[in-house]
Amino acid sequence: MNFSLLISCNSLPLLLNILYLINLYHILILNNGLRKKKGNFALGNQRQMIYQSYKKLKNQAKKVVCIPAPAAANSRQTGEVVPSDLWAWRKYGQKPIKGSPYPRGYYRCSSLKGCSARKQVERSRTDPNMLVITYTSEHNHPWPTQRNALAGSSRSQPPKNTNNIASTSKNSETSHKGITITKPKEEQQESKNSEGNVSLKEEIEMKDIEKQLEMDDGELSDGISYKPCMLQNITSHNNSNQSHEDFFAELGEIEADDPLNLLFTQGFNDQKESKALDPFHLFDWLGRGTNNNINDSFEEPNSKRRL
DNA sequence: CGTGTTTGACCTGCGC
DNA sequence: GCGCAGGTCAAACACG
Repeated sequence: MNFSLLISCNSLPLLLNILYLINLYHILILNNGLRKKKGNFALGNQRQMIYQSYKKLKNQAKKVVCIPAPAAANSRQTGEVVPSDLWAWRKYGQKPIKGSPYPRGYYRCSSLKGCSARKQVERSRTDPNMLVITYTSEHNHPWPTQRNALAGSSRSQPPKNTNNIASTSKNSETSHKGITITKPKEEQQESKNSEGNVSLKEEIEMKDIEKQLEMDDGELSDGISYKPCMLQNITSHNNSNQSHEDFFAELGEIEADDPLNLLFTQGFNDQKESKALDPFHLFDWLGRGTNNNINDSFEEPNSKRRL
C-alpha cells in the first residue's frame, strides 16, 4: 500500500483506518504469541465460557450487511455495482427476485479454490440506494494479502473510471462507508427500521456472550482480551463437534477474517476497547457525537482517489 | 491465456 | 404431482 500517496491525498480517515488496523493486528499478534507460548494448556473457566459462546454462535447461519450502493457509473453494462471487501468474489449467477425490481447477484469466493464462502448482493426494495449483502458459509482460508490470489486480470474495474466509489470486486479496499450489519432475514423483518438500516446493528444475538465476557471484562486469565474477535467474526459456523483446540486454533482464522468488520461494527462500540485500540484517541475525534455510529465519520472512499 | 461476467438451463425446496 | 421462486451450473463471451 502506498502510504505516501495516501498521505499526499490528504485522506486522513483512511490513514486512521490503517492505524487502527495496525493496533488491531498488534493485539492479534499478541494473542498468537501467547498461544504459541502456552501451548495446549488446560482450559480455564473463561476459555470454556468463550468456547461455549463460540459454539452457540457457530450455529448462526447468515450475516446480512446493508451498505450504501456505490454510484452506478461503475457498473459494467447491466451488472450490479458491488462494493468490494478484502475478499475476491466471482459472480456465478444473477436472478430476478419476485417483488423486487432489482436482480440478485450470486457470488462465491475466488480467493481460494474450494472456499465455500458465498454472498448475495441485491438492492434494497425499500431503499434502492442501499445494497443488501447476505454472506453465507465462511471462508476456509485467511483473507488474502493480495486482493485476488487467483485472478490475473482486473477487468472488473473499468479502466476509465478512476473516481468511482468502489470497483466490483477488486480494486477498492475501503468501500465500507456506512456498512451496517443486520440480523438475518428472518429476524431482520422484526427489527428493521423504516429508513433502510443506516445505523450499526449486530446480526446475531450478542447479549449472552457479552454478558459472559463482561463478567471477566472480556479478558482471559492471561490478560489478553479476545472480546473484539469473539463479538464480531464468528457468525456462521456449523460444525458443532469442533474441539476446544480447533476453536482456539480457529482464532487465527477469526483474526484473519475481514478486519473491516471489526473496524466498523465493533471497534467503536465500547469506549474502553476503543481506547485500548486507539491509544492516541484518534477515533474519539472521528466518532464523537455520533452515538457509536461511525458511518458518517468516514470520508467517501473515492475521495482518496480525487487528486 | 487466465480470469471474471453474462445468461439460459437445470436443480431444489416449498406451498397448494 | 404441479407450479413457482430461488439457487446453482456451465457454456459462451469479454477483458487485460
